[in-house]
Amino acid sequence: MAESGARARRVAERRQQILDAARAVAETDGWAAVTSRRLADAIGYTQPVLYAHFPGGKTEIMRTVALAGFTELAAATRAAVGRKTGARAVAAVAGAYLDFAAAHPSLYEAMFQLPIDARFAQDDAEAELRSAFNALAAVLGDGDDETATEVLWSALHGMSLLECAGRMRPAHRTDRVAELAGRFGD
Amino acid sequence: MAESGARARRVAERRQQILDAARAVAETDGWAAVTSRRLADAIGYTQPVLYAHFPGGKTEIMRTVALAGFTELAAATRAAVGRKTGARAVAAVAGAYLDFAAAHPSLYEAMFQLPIDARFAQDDAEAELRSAFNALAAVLGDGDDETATEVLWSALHGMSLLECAGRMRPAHRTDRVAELAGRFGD
DNA sequence: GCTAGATATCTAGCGATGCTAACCTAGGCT
DNA sequence: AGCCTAGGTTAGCATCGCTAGATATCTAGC
Repeated sequence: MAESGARARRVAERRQQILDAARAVAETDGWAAVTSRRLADAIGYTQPVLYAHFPGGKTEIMRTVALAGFTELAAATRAAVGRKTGARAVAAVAGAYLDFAAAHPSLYEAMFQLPIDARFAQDDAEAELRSAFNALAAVLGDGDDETATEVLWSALHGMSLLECAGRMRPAHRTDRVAELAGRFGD
Repeated sequence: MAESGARARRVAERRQQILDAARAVAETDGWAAVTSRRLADAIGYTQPVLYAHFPGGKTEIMRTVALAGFTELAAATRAAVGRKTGARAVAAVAGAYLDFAAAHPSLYEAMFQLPIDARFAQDDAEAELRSAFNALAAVLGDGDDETATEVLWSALHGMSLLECAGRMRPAHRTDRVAELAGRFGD
């Protein structure tokens, strides 16, 4: 049993290696390039090892990456808001949100666009998601106006995707944030 | 040469058959189920026939389906707006937009989420997209405030996806539309 | 009416994918 | 010593998108 701690740590390390590799490959070559063979190569083992760590296969790996993404996004928006309030807080959270999506497009894609969502509603991923959602709700002042929060989140989400797809004018990003802050800042 | 008209028509008909089959399969079983073999089955031919009609393969088929989607979406929003103005127009366009996405989730997915966008910026798909975009711009009154239009579109797009993913409270849809109309109806 | 060429369609198969069953091979336990 | 389990590999299955080459069918000229 004395060794089980060390073994558990090695297992956890390799789990993280797999996740890091998946994220790195996705960020450079897209999720289509995240194949089991390529991941196995990246960690120096063969494919079945992946399934030992993630029985759910590629789906579970993507899901786990996405989960970490929600935690990071929540932290980023919270940090950006700080003690700001009103329109300035909305602008800060919007800027942080859009920056996050722009900086890690493939991570953001995993969080929202990949067919991972199926089981999201039931399990712990929902907790991380709610946390990120609450970070948005906090800046809107009125504690229980979930509708406004949903609309703000929608706008940020849509804007992130459309910016990423090249369907927003890149030069006018600050204008959009200002527009958003003006319309949602109290 | 006299037959070439009839032949051309038959080719066009089968092209449409393929598109219809792709859309139907996607709508019932998702885009992952839209395989070349299944499409070939659906039209009563074998796989190579698909490539005779769509040299670009599955990608081109999805792209063409998406293109039709843009046209339909633009028509739906325009019809919903009618002669309304201000907040009522925004509410109408928002309702129509969300209805469209909810009624044809896989079509909407093809339009925005599948890796089709790559070549969108350069070719004619952009025209359909601009048309849909302009339908949104029209309801915002100020002719050249593209920033507000971008933000509204972002909100609608994000809301559609999040509703589809089950991340918005379904019962509060009309609240969200009202919220949107209130904030953008100026 | 018959043959030659074009046109339409199919058979068969390639490489790559996600995933898994079966085997091997070390190390600790009795 | 001898077994047993954990950890790893090899090899392979079914399916995917896609394509080359053979085959059938129809058209056109004599």
